[in-house]
Amino acid sequence: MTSGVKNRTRQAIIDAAIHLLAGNPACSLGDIAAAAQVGRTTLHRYFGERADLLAAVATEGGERLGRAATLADLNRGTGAEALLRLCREYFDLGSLLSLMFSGQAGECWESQDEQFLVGVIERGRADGSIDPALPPDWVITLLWSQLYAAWEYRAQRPEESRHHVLDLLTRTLSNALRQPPS
Amino acid sequence: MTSGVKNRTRQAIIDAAIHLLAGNPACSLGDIAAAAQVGRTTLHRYFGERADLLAAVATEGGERLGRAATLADLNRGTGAEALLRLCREYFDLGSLLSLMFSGQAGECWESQDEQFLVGVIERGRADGSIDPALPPDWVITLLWSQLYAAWEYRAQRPEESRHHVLDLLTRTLSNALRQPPS
DNA sequence: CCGAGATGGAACAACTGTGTTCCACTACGA
DNA sequence: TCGTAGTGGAACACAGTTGTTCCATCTCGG
Repeated sequence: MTSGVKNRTRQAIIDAAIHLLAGNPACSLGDIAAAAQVGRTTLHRYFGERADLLAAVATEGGERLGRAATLADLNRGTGAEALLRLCREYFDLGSLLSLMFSGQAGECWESQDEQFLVGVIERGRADGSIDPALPPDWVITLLWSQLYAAWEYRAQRPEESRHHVLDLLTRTLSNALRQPPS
Repeated sequence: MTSGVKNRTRQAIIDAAIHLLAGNPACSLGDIAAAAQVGRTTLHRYFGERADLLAAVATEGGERLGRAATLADLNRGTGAEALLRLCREYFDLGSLLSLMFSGQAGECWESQDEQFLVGVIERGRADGSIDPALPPDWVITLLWSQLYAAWEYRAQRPEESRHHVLDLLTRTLSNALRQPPS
């Protein structure tokens, strides 16, 4: 399979790009090629110019986000439950979170996928699992910011178990969305 | 007053740097100079090299954070109340939030000022206003991420009143920190 | 073994950002 | 009016990134 090698190389470059761009959106193509254990010439063979690579990264990110949303089975349970399941799936996307959150390569997915999120949140506002005083857009912003916070928190504390951080994230996010008792 | 002019120019450069660096940490000195309505030569006269400007921005940021903390009168009320007051003060720091949150120039303040935050949070955990299950470090991360979220939310919606966004922020943050009823 | 596909390295020109020097201009007080 | 502090622009050398070309190497299947 000749195209098998090509796909593997292409994927290695994209993976390296995701990790490096997450840490430094202005990192050089040489750094990305090195991280992918690939010559800079080869990188340019696959992605003519920087913008092409960024576009491929954005596409890859969009696909991963889509798969996570599918896994989350958003139609089940209350709106808040669905949102928390999605949050768990997103959490495992790792450094892709930084990339999406900083919005460097995230313009591609937002326009489409943000809409289904609004739907889930509206459902939660209707069934009482999400405080109706919170606009859906604000809930989305909150979701992303807490996801990024959890990712950062975990990245700086290797001794913390993934499960513990995920538990903190779930607890604070579900609390934040709940209707106040007053 | 000969130094009055110099101070004004210096401050204009730092202000411009804060705003531009918040949007793009890799922006050029030429852009900053243009935003400050100052020649690139003048910018280099005040800050020999890029690192000098970044250091000045970090210092300025540290001072503004310190003033905000003073205004928040952190010894008054429960830990959660004090934290929310601090949050309101921080909210008005504007684009400085992005800069501190992204941590590009924020290494300077963190080591010192993060400690008093831990103290306030510990107080809240002791007096029951903050869920003791949340580690202080996580609360700090949460505080910053929600502040940044609110700032982003507001920046993208000029029609929203400052008060309304601040209200959303206060509501979700105080909810997130509260002990769950179960 | 051989040839095609895939790669890596060297070298190159173009561009951008940086830091510096030099000179002309403006404003303001003595 | 003159001198000085503050400034802006032009020009320069330097470094890093980018995109390109050319050639050598490697690794397969036939």
